Amino acid sequence: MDLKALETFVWVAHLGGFRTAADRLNATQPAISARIAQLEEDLGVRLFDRETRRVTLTEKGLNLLGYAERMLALRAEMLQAVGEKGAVRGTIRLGVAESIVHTWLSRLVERLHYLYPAVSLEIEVDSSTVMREELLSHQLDLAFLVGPIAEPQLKSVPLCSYDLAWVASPTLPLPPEPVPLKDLARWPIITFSRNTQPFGAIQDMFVGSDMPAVRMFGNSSLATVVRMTLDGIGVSAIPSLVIARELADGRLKIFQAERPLPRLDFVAAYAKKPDSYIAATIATLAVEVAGTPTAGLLL
Amino acid sequence: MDLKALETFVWVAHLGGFRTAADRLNATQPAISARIAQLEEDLGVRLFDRETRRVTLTEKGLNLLGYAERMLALRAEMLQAVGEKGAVRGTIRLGVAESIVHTWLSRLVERLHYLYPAVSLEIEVDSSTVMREELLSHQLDLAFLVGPIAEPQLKSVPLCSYDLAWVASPTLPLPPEPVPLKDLARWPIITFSRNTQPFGAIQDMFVGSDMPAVRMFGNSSLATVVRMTLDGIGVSAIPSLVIARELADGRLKIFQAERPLPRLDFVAAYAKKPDSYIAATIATLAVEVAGTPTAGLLL
DNA sequence: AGAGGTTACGGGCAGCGTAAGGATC
DNA sequence: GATCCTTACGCTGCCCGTAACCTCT
Repeated sequence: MDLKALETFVWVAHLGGFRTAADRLNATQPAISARIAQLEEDLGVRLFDRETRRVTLTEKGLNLLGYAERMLALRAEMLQAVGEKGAVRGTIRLGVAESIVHTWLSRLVERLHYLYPAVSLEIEVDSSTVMREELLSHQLDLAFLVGPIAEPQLKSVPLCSYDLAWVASPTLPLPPEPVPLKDLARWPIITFSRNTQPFGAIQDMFVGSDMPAVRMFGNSSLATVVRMTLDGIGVSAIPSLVIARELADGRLKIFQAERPLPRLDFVAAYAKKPDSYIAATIATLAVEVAGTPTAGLLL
Repeated sequence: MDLKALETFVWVAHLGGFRTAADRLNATQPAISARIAQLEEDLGVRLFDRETRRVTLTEKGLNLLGYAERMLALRAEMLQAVGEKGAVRGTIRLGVAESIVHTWLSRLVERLHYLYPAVSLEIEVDSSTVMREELLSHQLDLAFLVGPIAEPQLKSVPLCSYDLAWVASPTLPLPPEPVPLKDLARWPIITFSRNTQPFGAIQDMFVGSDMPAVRMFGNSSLATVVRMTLDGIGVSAIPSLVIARELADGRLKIFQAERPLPRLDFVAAYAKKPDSYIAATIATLAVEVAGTPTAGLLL
């Protein structure tokens, strides 16, 4: 009955399957099978009901889950308290909103690697909506995304707040005064993909029978949004910080519109429960790093 | 960084040496060396200062000790809560006063083996004084001895209270009325060895200038005391319960003396700290078993 | 010399991955 | 047939015990 078995058990319980747990733990599925079988034999108790499409905890298993999580948490705490930094080991699956990638993510990674050389990251860039789901299903350990976080299973700390600006290439004939929505709608509006907060907010601006049809170009790649805006394909709504360089050398300019854009409040979020000690540490680190101003997007 | 390493660490810390820990854990000394070395490497921290005659905890080591003990306690609790009885595994070093051996110990062992088949015992019969020391130095996990226990590091629960009786062979010319101490001193008094409570109590009876010299035959083996008493070598002071059979068939008889003998209050005692879960369980079991009346000494 | 920890080395076993085998939809 | 867990099997690597070595009293 060693800790690896307990860790495996916790992941199987959370993910609801041996296969997914195997992926998560970088092992093969039979290995997970064997570990659980061993644990069940050691305890003399069946921990999972193997149903056709998923496994579910038995009563005993549910009972064990609490102990196992406390145990893993205690181990993590111990490592942080007693071990040197290099003793903190593991792989963290980190989800990041692209705006963060273009501002301070690399500085965080650098700093993390310096402080905790034995911690590795698996970084996934996705929309906040998707990442929120993935946090809940334990596919991600930690995510930097647009808040606020309503889910009670998740813990979140504020990271940074970026203003969203109307941006266009200077080649577009835009007046110095705030542009009415009707005029704005002459151009496609390029921004984050559908199912994101800014996309929705802009779409809402144009709801109403007297409103013109607006062409929205949702794009999952912020770099592409910038590229398209530089090329004069349309106007865009993106955080001004990620285009600091383009604004400085005049390749892009900010303009005002009839309706201002909402701010983007980024938070670090992670599941409250398991061995989230490392995740919490990285979140703290991210708060520090995100507080420091940064240079803009490097294209 | 597995639990075996932590357990080893805890024992080395408590016993103050690799060699003694090796004995305690049924392993060789190099194995202990290796486990500690591995643990130190994992944590990147030196845990023990190797001094010439003993090892002592470093500051980090002391820090770790708390975590390690909590961890082991949590594991033990988990096993009891979740596992079936057979999952409770381990070897307990049990110290027992001989009176207990002759009354209910075998019933306890039987019952323990029935309830927890994977728990094995190393039983040591010794005097309460010695066992108290051994509890404090963690050489014993649990002991059934004459209380009360004053040491705050030890936890104790009352087990049973036996009256000590003046006993002699019927061949000895003893009057039916209480025997004055002066007359009693004609015979050697056979009882538990020196450094026991009854021995001291009897010795104290004969303190005083007007008191006769008394010959006391301290004996570490209760069975021998009984044998010698049967053979009419002297009178003895032993728990009446252990000679129930001899009393019943008339080979021994109880007589009254000028001074009554103190009772013997037995308790189960164990160290409060480490993974004393099994010890506590056995103590509870012992309370049950000791409550049931028993047949006497089998010679 | 003896007690106690470390280093060297060989063997046994646990745990892993690959691959094949059910079961269920 | 697809999905998911289990079983079979060979291999690797870890951990242990034996034995020799080192150090301090």
